[in-house]
Amino acid sequence: MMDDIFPAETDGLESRARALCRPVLFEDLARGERELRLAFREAPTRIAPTKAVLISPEHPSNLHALRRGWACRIREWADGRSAITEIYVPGDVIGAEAALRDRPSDTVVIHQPAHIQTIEAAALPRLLGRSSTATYLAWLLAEGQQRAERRADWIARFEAHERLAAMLLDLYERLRRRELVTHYSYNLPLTQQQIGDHLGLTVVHVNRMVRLLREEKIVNLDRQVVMIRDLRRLRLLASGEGSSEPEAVASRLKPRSLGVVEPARTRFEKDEI
Amino acid sequence: MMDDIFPAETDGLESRARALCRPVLFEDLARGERELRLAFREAPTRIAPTKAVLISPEHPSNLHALRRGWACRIREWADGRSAITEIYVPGDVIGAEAALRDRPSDTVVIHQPAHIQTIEAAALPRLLGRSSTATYLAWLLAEGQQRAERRADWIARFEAHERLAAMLLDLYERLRRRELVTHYSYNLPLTQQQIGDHLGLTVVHVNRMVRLLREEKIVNLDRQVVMIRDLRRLRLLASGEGSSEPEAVASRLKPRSLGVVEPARTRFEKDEI
DNA sequence: CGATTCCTTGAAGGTTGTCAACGTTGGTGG
DNA sequence: CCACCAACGTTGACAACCTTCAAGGAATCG
Repeated sequence: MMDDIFPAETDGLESRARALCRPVLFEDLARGERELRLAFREAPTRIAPTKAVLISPEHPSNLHALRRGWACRIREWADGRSAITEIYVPGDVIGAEAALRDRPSDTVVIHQPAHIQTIEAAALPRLLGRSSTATYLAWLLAEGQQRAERRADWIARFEAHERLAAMLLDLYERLRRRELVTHYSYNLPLTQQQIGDHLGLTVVHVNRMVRLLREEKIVNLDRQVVMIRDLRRLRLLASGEGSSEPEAVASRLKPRSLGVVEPARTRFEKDEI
Repeated sequence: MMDDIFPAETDGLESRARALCRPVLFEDLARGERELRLAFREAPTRIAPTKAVLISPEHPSNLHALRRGWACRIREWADGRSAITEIYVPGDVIGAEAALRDRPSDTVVIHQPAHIQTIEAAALPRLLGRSSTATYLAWLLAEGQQRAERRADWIARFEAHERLAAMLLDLYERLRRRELVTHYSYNLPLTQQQIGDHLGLTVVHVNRMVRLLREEKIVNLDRQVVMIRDLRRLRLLASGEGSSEPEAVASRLKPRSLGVVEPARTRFEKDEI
């Protein structure tokens, strides 16, 4: 297990993809996934040290499979602010978002001694020449887009403790699919500064929220070990429906945003959907 | 002009795409774009009223081309919070992110009487059967992912006035490519509440930032008209390098984030990029 | 011209950032 | 083994940014 980019239980597309994709396209996506998997299988495994730069805007990027270790995509500003745009866990494909671009838009840095397999950029045209592989790349990109949008919405509308809960739950779900969670516990090789860079918070405030979740007996985060103690309340927090404060029930009742149309009032048509 | 989803000046891929994609893939992408364009051309144009729901998580979605009018993708929470995940302007393709999914993950709402052309979901397998079309869909998705990530990073690390500047500049650039900007001015059919939902701010604070940009003579935003008065300073704000405060120069020198590795110190290899 | 939605402004309070200091951990070399 | 150092974690006090609450004015629409 974990020796392969896709978990074994489905011997094909991740069960998640199987459940989420259009049934008509399933066969095609599964074929595309097999083709990409094959291409990776032919590539030798290399070991990248911590802090190695895997992708940078200065050079066209290859496509990588992260077998072991973690990686982060980072954006930095001139004044020292920085954000972690995406977190890659073992089993992820790195570089899909830059596969079609001449230059990647930001930097990917290795976070632990990592095992990496690489498909050279030169091989891309041939791979994309098969429609199933191209469709599968589109699937990977759609997944990436959805993760990015979820993160943006968290940061836009969630409070600090909800953001942290959402992130920890999200990683829990992703790692569980890759069989990297044992007994509600997983390894998180990020510093609190880096967690802050991902959630739009400062180290200091991340630290407070970590303490809060621990005191509330929801999640223990010590050093690099995450231990989930109350999955139900974690889910509530991460979906924006829970709070550690008791009076939150009251505030939950009054809507905060009134300017947005309520859906399904003026329906467009029946079949346009 | 504007009668077509892609601007006329390149009679092919948008100049932006031409500049950004891998040269090897350009021909393929251009072909895919032509194929998609043809599919849209066969579809009749329909008119959707304001507040119509174009896509909702309850039904599989089709693929739409927005010829006139605007649309927004919206996510809402039980307690009334809401976020505008994406803003669609004339010329955009709507529904790419849900093209491969059985169910869209959120709702798309029309914002002005809009002209829309629709490719039925049933036609997707045939379209994706051509590798160039599938690759072009992947390109569209990669663009969408990058927009989502940029927005997330704005909200994570920018202050309110910078976020507003970034949004106004981004729309300016996008509309300019579609020839919808006349003399530094364009139409923005969003309420301040909706701008807030996009930027993670309240109406009240959006209003203050609008006033600030007006008082600083950077941008006028009155009713639904945006008038850019100082493009240079707008770009500075939107890139996080400017501020209306003079003492910002000092604070710009001290880094705020120290926990992130500096790139290019430990290079991985030469050819892995 | 009512009625609704949107914009605008002020005052007060809360969440989060800033600053500063200290404790802890882990690695390195004497 | 200990001293040292650098990176990371932790905490408190204070300030800033942004939100909440409230109310009135302007615009838009039927």
